Amino acid sequence: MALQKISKKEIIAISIRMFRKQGYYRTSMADLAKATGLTKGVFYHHFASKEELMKTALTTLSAWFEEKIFKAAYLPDITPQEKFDRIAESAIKAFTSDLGGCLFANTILETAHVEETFLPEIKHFFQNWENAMCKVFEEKYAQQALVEIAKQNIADIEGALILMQLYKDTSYLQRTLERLKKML
Amino acid sequence: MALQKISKKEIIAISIRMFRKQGYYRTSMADLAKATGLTKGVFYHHFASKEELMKTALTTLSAWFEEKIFKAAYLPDITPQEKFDRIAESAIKAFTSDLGGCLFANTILETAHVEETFLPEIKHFFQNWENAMCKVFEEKYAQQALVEIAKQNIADIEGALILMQLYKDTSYLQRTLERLKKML
DNA sequence: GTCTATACACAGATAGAC
DNA sequence: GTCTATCTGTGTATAGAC
Repeated sequence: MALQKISKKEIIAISIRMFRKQGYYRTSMADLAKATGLTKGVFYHHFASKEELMKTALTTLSAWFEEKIFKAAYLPDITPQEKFDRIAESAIKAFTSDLGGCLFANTILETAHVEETFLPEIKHFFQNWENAMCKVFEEKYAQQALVEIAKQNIADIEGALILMQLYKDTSYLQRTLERLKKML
Repeated sequence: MALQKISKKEIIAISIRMFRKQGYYRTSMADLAKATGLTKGVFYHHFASKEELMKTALTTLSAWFEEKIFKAAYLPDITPQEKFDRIAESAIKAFTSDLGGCLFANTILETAHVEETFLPEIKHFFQNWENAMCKVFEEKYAQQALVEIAKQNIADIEGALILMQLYKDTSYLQRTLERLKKML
């Protein structure tokens, strides 16, 4: 009856944090076992492989972003500015914590050319984000231009996250978001 | 008297290419030996360690960017627009080849939180880039705003490179550069 | 269910023959 | 100088005792 020290959810949360900070290849199963207070044996009892764990981490985090952050784009009866602010505020928290940036972007740069394994999960995340940004900007821009605006927004934020990680300074993200808001 | 099949310069060039495409951790010395047609033994005769090789790769590439790309910012008797175009054109070539993006940005995301080892080389590259962009924009903007404009330019380009690697589509970089040129 | 022990492959790095 | 062989550590993954 499972006197479990730690839940599967918590294991995944800790894995996300480590993958985001250290990268996929540099994070070993031993690292994760130690961080969760489990043994490798128990870890492999939960996940068949490191790859499966990473996929689970990506889909879990993607669902979390959708529910906790992007969903604000679809709320009725609030202004686009208000939508933007809500998303921006929670995105700052999510991306700046531990100065880890965006797990999906980090993973693309780390693995894209070596294996296509995680591409579907990563593309799904960016598609959700893009859809949300389209919704935020839909009143202001023509349908045709929307997607491009949305992608540009996303690219600019990801770029700011790189400088954030380089200089260990979160103000790049803040300033970029302020600039993007003026497009509304 | 060295009947050398391959020069040290070529070894470094190949290493840069592999590190840029596959990442630092995912590229093994055996991979590099194979790619250069050498044995591991010979490889370690040229470089004391993988870390030293990476540092050499970063400084070599940084010097190449300075000489072949950023230098255009300091040419006399050409307009800022002309400077921008020259830099943009060669930057597109350098960043889109093999869809590998920017080795310095890739490396930051991969290693920043694990080790500070490559930070000086990477920061040096971004400083050179920033200086060049300041030079390009100096006629149009006040001294005070220059650095921020330059960093924003760099961030936006790096963001476009992430989408490029995600969607395997170089048009993001092109469009970003067109947009940035309008700031001149 | 949890832990110990370990298999197996491959990483970075080195030694020593030629 | 170049290559073969090898050392040592660590990675992912598994088997089997309790």
